[in-house]
Amino acid sequence: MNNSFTEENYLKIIYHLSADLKGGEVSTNAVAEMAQTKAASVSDMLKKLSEKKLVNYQKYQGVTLTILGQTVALKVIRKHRLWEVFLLEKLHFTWDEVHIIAEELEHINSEKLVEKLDEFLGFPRFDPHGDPIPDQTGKLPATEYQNLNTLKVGQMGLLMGVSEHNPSFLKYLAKIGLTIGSQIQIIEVNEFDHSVSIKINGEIEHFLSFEASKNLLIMVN
Amino acid sequence: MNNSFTEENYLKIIYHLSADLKGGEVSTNAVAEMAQTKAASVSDMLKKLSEKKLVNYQKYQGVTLTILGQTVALKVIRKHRLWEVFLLEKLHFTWDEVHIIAEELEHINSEKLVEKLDEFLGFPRFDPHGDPIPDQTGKLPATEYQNLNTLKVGQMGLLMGVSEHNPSFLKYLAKIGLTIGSQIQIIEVNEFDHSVSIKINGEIEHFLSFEASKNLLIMVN
DNA sequence: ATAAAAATTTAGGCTTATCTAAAAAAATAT
DNA sequence: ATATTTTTTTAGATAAGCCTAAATTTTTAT
Repeated sequence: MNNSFTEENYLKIIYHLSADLKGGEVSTNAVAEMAQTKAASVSDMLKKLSEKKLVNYQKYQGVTLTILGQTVALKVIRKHRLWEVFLLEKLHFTWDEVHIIAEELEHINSEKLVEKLDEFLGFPRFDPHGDPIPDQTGKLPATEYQNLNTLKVGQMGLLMGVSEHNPSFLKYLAKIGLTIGSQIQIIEVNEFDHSVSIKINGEIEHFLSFEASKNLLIMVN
Repeated sequence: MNNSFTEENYLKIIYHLSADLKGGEVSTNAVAEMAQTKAASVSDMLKKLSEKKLVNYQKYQGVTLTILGQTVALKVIRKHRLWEVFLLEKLHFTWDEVHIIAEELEHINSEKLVEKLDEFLGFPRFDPHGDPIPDQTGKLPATEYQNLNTLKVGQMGLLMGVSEHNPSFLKYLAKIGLTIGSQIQIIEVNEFDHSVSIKINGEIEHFLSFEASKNLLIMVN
């Protein structure tokens, strides 16, 4: 019934990679890279997860999660994101520090702990990176965001999340004062390189590369 | 430099057992019983901990912690007790539920997390069971408590801790309304079986067996 | 269509932490 | 003081998760 720390991590990785591929088969190498391990180790594990009915796996054909595997992955993701909210809002960690610690906390086993934590945090629907928090049953809240680069001059919206989580990007956002909930207005779009000038909360004006703007998720007003 | 989850548990067990013996050597069997494992496994582990300079161990002669081993054990105990405070005060778990969950949380690795948690909780000096919380350097706050059974009729004090942590005892205390900080006054001592009648917070009168009173730690007013 | 390259799996080992069974040492009883 | 019992250690296995090297399958390029 219970899955190990390691098994949970593999399921989470397959979940994320498969989501990027819109549910398609994930390759052994892709999993190996994300798990920071070797392809041979992944093969072993996929065989094991397959026996436990957590993944669909045919050798040489890549892997996807079964319904059961998805449920397990979403439970881990729920815990990860709730702990991130806790670390940011209650312990005042910074945006870029929370991920690594949540990687450990997400494996603590106690249904009751998760539900009480959720309540303590006020049933948040999104984590500090703007990612949706699955509910107890694994359902994700509906999200209808646009990437910042799709907005036109003059349009406004709230920053609801980021689709790139590397610490240096997050640090950069924090430095220029962009946090979840910030209001963003497009001042100018540069046709040449698609970079944009934006106003944050009606005050500061800032310049963002196309690369950066693609990774900001906006709820248009 | 880092010690495994399992190593940390052995160190904690040796710390607690050795404290009961006022620093004396702990037997292999005692460790095995508390670790819920077999003596052979303990022998293996003691050899390993000894190589890492965490314990003093001569075969057949029992084991004690080195200074280094004590430091590691106290760091784990610090985390355990801080998490217990969090679970009780912030998430409203009951007294008897916190221990099992804290057994997992105590192994989360992040110095910064521990210090921020400590701050968030208001730098508590005692956990929900009344046990002292070591500081960052492993120092324990001074405690000068008496067991309830040593008090005379009429004496009063505050309940500061318990020296017996089994869930049924804790549940019993909760049921009769005894919590950390409760004021207790001795109304009557029965010479025959050393049972006592007490008043809790000046109100309710209650009867406690000698067995129970021995395990209540009181700060006399 | 076939050869070369890339991806994946298998085979065989290693480490950590566990176990059982047997051997050895220490403690206890006669 | 010696025999018996208890405690502890050693020896040899096992399971999880990882590794390298070799074999196999798939993909890509000619």
